[in-house]
Amino acid sequence: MRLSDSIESFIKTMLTQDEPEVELKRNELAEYFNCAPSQINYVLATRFTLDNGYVIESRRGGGGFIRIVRVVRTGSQKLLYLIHERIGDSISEGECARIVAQLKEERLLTEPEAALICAAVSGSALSVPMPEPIKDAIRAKTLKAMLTSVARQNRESAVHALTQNG
Amino acid sequence: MRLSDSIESFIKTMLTQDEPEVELKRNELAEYFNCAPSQINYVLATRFTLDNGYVIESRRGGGGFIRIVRVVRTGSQKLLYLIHERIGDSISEGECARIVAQLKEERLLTEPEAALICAAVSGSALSVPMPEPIKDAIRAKTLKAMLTSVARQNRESAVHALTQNG
DNA sequence: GGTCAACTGACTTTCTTTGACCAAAGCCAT
DNA sequence: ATGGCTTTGGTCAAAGAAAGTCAGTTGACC
Repeated sequence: MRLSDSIESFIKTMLTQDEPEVELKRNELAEYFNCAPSQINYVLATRFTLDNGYVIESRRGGGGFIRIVRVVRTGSQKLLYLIHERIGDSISEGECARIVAQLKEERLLTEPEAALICAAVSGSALSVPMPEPIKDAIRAKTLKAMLTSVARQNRESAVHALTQNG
Repeated sequence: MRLSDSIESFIKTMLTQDEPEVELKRNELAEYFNCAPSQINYVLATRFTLDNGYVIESRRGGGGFIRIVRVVRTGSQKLLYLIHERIGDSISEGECARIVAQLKEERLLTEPEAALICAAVSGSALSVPMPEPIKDAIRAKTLKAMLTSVARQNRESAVHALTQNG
């Protein structure tokens, strides 16, 4: 088991049941896990990102702390955030994959949808002689267009549910 | 007996009875068989392909691994193969739309899937300064990659049904 | 002897871990 | 208040630990 994974699950254990927020001391945690303090930052930066649904606040100096807050966003908020802020004009295949995996985890994408998106931005879909930066630009646009389609579908099905029920 | 065959059967032994999934360390396995690590990749690439009913996942870096998952292959996807031929190396947005509509009609694509595919090959996804013929080439590859993904999904959901039923 | 599958090694890419140095916040003594 | 310690946390680059890629060599079979 990787150190990072241990630290990640330790923190997530603290965050579980109806406790959406936890505060910790970087140095204490590092000592507990017998590692460099900056290791904690690494775990936060790779496992507790905004994309993953967490916000980090911290303070230095005496009585300093790191606070990890789990944030809940509705599906459409999340999609809009991704489309308009997170995904810029250019994105790599790996980064795409990470975003899609995360959305699948959060059940905002079904398995087939996720696979479809990955296929559309995969290397094989773009295996045309063309500089990499342009491929990344196409990836960004394709990903945004597809997520927009999903967002629209969600909206329509919500409307549909409403008309059904009332 | 060739090395590749030994490695292949070693892995298949681990995968046999009701264990559809195995995780291994590339370097360890290479050491065990006294061969170059890349030999493992060769075996995976030639014997554990998707067409042979396996999916490979992996992760690099400290604590890295290779995971081999057995999936069962079911009925052929002849139709999608034919579609591949019809698509060729280049296709317009309109032609894409017609094919997608037809597949939806034949219930090979769900409504959300169809919308997603149309979004991916739409003008807005490819609104990058680039000659039209190249866009059409990208469309063709993207469409094929996505349809292949759907075909694979169908196969995997059949597997899922099998495991559900015992 | 030619051809194709098997094999290898050098190089690349990705992920993790650490350590040296930096920056902010509180705590004093003046 | 304020200038200097002390106590935190932040950043970044480099080293380390896997796995991936690919071009070239070897070998087995026709």
